[in-house]
Amino acid sequence: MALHIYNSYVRTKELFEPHTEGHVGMYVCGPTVSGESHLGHARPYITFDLVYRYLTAKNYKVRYVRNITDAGHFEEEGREAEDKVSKKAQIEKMEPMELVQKYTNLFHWAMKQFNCIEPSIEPTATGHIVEQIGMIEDIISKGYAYEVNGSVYFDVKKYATTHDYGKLSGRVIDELLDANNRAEVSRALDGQQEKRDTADFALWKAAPPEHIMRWKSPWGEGFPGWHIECSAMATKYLGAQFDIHGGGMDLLFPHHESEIAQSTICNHTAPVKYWMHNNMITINGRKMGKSYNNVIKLTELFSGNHPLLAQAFHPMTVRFFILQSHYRSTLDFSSEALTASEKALKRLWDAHVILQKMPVTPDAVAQDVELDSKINHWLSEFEVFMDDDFSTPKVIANMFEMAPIINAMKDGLIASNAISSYTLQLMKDKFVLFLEQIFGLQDISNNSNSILTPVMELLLEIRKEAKASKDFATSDKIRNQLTAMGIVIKDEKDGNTSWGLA
RNA sequence: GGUCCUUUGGCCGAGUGGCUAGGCAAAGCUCUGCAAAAGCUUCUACAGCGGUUCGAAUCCGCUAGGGACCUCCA
Repeated sequence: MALHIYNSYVRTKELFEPHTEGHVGMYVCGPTVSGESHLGHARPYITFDLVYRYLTAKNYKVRYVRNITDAGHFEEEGREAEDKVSKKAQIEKMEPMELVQKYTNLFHWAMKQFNCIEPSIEPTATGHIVEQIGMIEDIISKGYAYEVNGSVYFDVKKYATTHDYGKLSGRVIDELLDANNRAEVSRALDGQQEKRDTADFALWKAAPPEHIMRWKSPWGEGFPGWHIECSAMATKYLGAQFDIHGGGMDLLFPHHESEIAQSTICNHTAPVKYWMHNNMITINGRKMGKSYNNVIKLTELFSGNHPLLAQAFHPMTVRFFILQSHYRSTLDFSSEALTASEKALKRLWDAHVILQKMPVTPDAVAQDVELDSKINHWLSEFEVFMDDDFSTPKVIANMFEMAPIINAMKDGLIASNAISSYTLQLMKDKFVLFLEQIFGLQDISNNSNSILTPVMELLLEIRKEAKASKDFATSDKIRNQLTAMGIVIKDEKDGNTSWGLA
């Protein structure tokens, strides 16, 4: 089975064939660092981290580019717009780059919490003003952009005569061009009246005098338009044609549609072979987003400090929660759903740890052939499911099929020789590969405290002695007090006692 | 208004026309001095109506609800 990816551009699953054999170029739209990341942002980064990890596991050499949008017309969260541009505000508050640095750092921190691998290149928009200006000049020289009052706009109407503008997002070009005739759509957008057509989009915006983020350009001082940075940086680092472009579904239009148009004019070829779009995380069925005022910031999620949260959630719980649904489905958030994921992950991870500790007897033959073959079947499906457009929920379901078997083997309810040594070893290897390396999950417990370990050994030794002499008052006291402190102990079937932080 | 998507058991969530996904919760049982954990068992749902088909959660139509995009938005 070979990897198939759902390509938004053709709305169907396609066999994945990279442009250059063995190599993959992947571009993912990164964060706009004018504010703190929220749960909704976590989804694309975790989704494409998974894609990156899986492609790597399939021995592709992947160049993963994810940008930082740190330029443009944006405001810091929670501040008045006019504040931002007033001179006094400039002195009192942060430098634009200071603000951008703050949220970039916070974003990187969150990605680390989620165990997302850093991209190969993380270019910033402000670091590529030169490339963006160059690209805009190129588009003008080719006759697909025009300058008005220091701003430059892309000529969508002209582009649409020879290209399929709107194909990616399913837009009908005539409707876009007619948009100015319809009251509902025409909004008080800045500079709308200077465009030749409302469907045209900005490549470069002239900066009003009070605007603090500004760069010199052939058209005067200003800042780049909203889509050109991705075209410029993707072209620079991945070439005129690359394999995968990822991002949220809400970026389909106009962002990605415009990206295609810009790059196509400059490079004489469509830039991307496979467009991948993750769906949204919702709350009560409604998209989590700034506009809806229903966001849960990642810092709030990890601390539990939000009215909608019954408790704090570990980043791995969130990661697992996201992997439990398919990336193209909406995922409805609730505190209860996350709690369910937390318990599920703990159960699965416990089984994983138990599995990895199991000794493999060399050359053991399966005594239960049926069980042995079932396990082999489940394991072989891991790749099949992943190759089918990254069906992580199905892989997880198969893992849960094996969890009771692993636990039963540990407790002696299933004989340890029921499955062959080959199968046991394979199961160990696949769990490590998929759970840790591809899903990027990590141990959620925190038992690595060096002083606590010998102390616990001592306590458990005392408790064991108390139990041996039927002094249950003492043994229960130890257990109950530890439970109250957040340390859970379990008497195992083999007479030993395990412990862990709750 | 346009374009598109969606509606699965108490909750979350997979589902490629035929064979109980899975998780969480709940109930019963087993193992434990008691717990916890674990194991076993139970809970067979696909918005409504109609159609196609030997057979539909899955395809088609209509109705109803929800949502996304059309504007910065993951």
